[in-house]
Amino acid sequence: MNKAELAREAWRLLIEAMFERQGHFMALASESGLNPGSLKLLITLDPSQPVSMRTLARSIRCDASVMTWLVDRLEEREMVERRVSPRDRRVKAVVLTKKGMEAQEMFMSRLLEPPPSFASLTVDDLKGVAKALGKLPAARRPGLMPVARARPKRE
Amino acid sequence: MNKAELAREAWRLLIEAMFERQGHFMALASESGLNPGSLKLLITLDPSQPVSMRTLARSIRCDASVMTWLVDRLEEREMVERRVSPRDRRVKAVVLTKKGMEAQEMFMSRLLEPPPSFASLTVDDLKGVAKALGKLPAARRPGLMPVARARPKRE
DNA sequence: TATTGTTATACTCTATAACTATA
DNA sequence: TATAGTTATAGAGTATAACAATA
Repeated sequence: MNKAELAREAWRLLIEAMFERQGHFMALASESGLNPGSLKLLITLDPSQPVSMRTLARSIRCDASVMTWLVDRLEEREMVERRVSPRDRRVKAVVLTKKGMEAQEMFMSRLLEPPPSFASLTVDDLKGVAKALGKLPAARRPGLMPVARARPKRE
Repeated sequence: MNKAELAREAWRLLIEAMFERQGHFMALASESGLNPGSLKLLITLDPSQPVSMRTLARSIRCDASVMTWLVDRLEEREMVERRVSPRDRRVKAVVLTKKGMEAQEMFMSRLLEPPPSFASLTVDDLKGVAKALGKLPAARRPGLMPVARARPKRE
């Protein structure tokens, strides 16, 4: 196998592993009672600072009207609050409530639970995976998912 | 790091790598013009034999009425055909057309394209990943995705 | 005049139940 | 009577366009 074939095979195995966990993810989403979009939004929110609706809509790549709807869903559950920005009264920033932070932490933790089949891997196997994938730029992020940081100039 | 922590870290990196490819998957789906369900169905179909709607509905875990709808979408695009089973005239089996097989092959091939960032990994890195993940039960499947093979007794 | 967010509206997807045709 | 698939219908989610408030 040349390198390209090896890369393809490694990637295929990554996909298969994730595919197998599909049920776990779906169960997580369903027991949360949140729709997939709101769950993604919850995970995306920055616990350390408010983020404007517009920035969030760009992060999640949805229309502004959909963001209104998603935030409504989280607000109903008291996981977030809308705050009018004092600098620009058109802007509304979304902040996680205490309840929202707890929910975010809980979901991330469960999301990151490795599948049971990982128990069959040796420490060396796991080190091999971690060493390789740790080199990818995606791994360099300090946090978890790509949290929507507010852009420098606004909010 | 103990083994459990290592497993969690390896899994986290897997998720991050997949997450990064999200855009590629979404672009693929969107340029196909198929909805996610029909795309999944297309991938799930067995190119070598017809599979009953019921079996497919179980594979994809959707209601029979949804399967009717998904198959309608693929049929509109002439990617599949419905054939009444000669043994049991209640049963309709779905077969890929030539066009459908080509589409399936094309999507699988693009789906399995490793991300550009994999170029930064060494052959040893890739071997490490493939060796480890190759041990998982999900990897044992000969084909690609969990293709819905018709169950022994029927069809 | 441009931008942020909301509302009105319509369309797509998904789920349940009632129906048909076969067995 | 039970099963395979469809149709009817309603609901959730998503997108577009028109709108109000603010810049």
